[in-house]
Amino acid sequence: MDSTFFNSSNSNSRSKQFMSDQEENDNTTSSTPENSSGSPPPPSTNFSDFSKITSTSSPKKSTRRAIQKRVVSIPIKGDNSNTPPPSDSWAWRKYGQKPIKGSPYPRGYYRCSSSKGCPARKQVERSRVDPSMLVITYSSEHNHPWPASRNHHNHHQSNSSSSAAAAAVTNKPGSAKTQAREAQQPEHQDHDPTFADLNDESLITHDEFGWFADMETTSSTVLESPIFAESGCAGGADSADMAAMVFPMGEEDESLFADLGELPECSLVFRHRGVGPQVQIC
DNA sequence: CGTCTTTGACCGGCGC
DNA sequence: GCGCCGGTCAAAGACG
Repeated sequence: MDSTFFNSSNSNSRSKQFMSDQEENDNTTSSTPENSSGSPPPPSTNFSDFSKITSTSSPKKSTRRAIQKRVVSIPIKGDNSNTPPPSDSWAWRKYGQKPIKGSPYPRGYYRCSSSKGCPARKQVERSRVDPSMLVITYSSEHNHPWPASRNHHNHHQSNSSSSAAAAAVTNKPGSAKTQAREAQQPEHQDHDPTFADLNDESLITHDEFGWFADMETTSSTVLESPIFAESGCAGGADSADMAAMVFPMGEEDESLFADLGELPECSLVFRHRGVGPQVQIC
């Protein structure tokens, strides 16, 4: 059953290693520079939190806490549970939801369903500090390439969920039939569908990055995505494609991004489309 | 029919 | 040692 989703590294311990640091990290954007083997690609983060970027590496020597995690905060439009989920090109299957003590919002638990046996997981919850922010914690790594089959047709959101935050962000993967069909689209197989097509505004506005358009659109909203965090980003961002994502950065921006040194290598920083420059930190 | 979400139960780490 | 709490399992039902 679901045990097929676990690799040997966590099949015995019921995977307690993903103990959350949300108490500390809530509404902060953290990344783990030591994560060198290709973590899941957080869709974005809140620029206003960059100054608070901290590593999730914990002083405590807990096995669970030693696990690599990335925490991203995403501004979500509005305050209702119908907020479109921030799709991030992977198929995620929800396997649990828990109310979190001290938070009015439940936390949703997702595992990657883009590939069987993929250990990648993420936790999604609303920030208790700022309900307009969605906090996504990525744990473990994908063990497969970018899901070429994913998913420019991913509009079928589950609206059956009554829980506000977590369920609202479910990136419901397409059915097996859908994925099989999409896998036959050659133009989406040879490159990262997430960014290679960013020049195509329609893709940003709709489909996978539809949620980009739903972000708060103030000029201060800048989105960061360590999506290319690593060559090892299992599937590997194509550096050739990445080159196209380098943009000029002004002086003021440099100061704004001064704290990005702790971000994973090749983190990608977006200023909202049309508002300002987009910067790649490599 | 296959895959999904939902949800209660269970397990184990951690703090006291 | 105990209890709390977070993370996962797994059954049941929904959906396309």
